[in-house]
Amino acid sequence: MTHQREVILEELKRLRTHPTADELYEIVKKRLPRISLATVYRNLEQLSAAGIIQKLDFVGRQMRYDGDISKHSHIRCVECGSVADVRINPIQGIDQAVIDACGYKVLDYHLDFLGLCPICLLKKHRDN
Amino acid sequence: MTHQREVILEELKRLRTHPTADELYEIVKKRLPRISLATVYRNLEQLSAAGIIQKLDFVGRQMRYDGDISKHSHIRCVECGSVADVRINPIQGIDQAVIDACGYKVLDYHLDFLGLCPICLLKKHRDN
DNA sequence: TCTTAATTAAGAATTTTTCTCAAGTCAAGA
DNA sequence: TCTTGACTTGAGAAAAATTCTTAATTAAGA
Ligand SMILES: [Mn+2]
Ligand SMILES: [Mn+2]
Ligand SMILES: [Zn+2]
Ligand SMILES: [Zn+2]
Repeated sequence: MTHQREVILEELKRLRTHPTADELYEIVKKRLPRISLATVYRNLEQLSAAGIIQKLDFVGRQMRYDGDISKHSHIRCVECGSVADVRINPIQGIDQAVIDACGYKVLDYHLDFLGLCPICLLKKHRDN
Repeated sequence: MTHQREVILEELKRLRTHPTADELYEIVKKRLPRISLATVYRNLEQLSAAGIIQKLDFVGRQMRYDGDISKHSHIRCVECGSVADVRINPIQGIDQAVIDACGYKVLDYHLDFLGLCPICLLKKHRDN
């Protein structure tokens, strides 16, 4: 475990914001001003391959990373772009329903949401 | 409605494969050899903004497009990469569960799967 | 038919991510 | 202590996907 990897992991675990690689790069740079973006990508890749962090490819074209590896969903606000964790119970009997519907065996699934955060919801109400 | 847009739409609707922009470009090129890739991107963007087709950003960093705009899920085979439609019933009471869990109002959700297609499943069994 | 607003092809540019490579680090063994 | 080898780094080049720019063409309506 190199110092760079340690700092990257530490900062990601501290954040609740699901940062992109370059957002995290900007944060890590405050502690390691000489670090390169490629090192951040390299270590995020390694850490997620090792199961120590999660790579999220649910929102658009840019990867996001999550220091919380527990199984959970995410919701993104369509107004302000904020991303929040959503902890809901696993869906019952989904594997069998999928087999019945298309013949594929389910290994994993992602349930992700689009919506309005409490703040943007309030703004909408006030505007109407 | 230009001829290019018509052909792009027609070919996408014909396909059941959820092609990427450049896969569709290769197909459309057979009918319109002078078309450019940017035209394909531009029209896919327009058609999906108009709600005539769907843009799928569920798998990795490359967009895929679907001529079928009915609400349905997808499953991707982790072995061969094939993508299939999955028609399952909407999840009951999910909006309330999400509000309770994080305070966001749900506008839409995506439930997508990773798994093994029947062919790759069979291969696995034979290998063991 | 004439006008104009939209669209095109081609290639340049952008954005995000990965790759290459020479140099640096460090632990184990001679 | 010196050498070796495995691993990692920073820097920049390269790759992959998508969007933008431009002058020319086309569609659609008066
Ligand atoms: Mn999370
Ligand atoms: Mn589909
Ligand atoms: Zn919001
Ligand atoms: Zn397969």
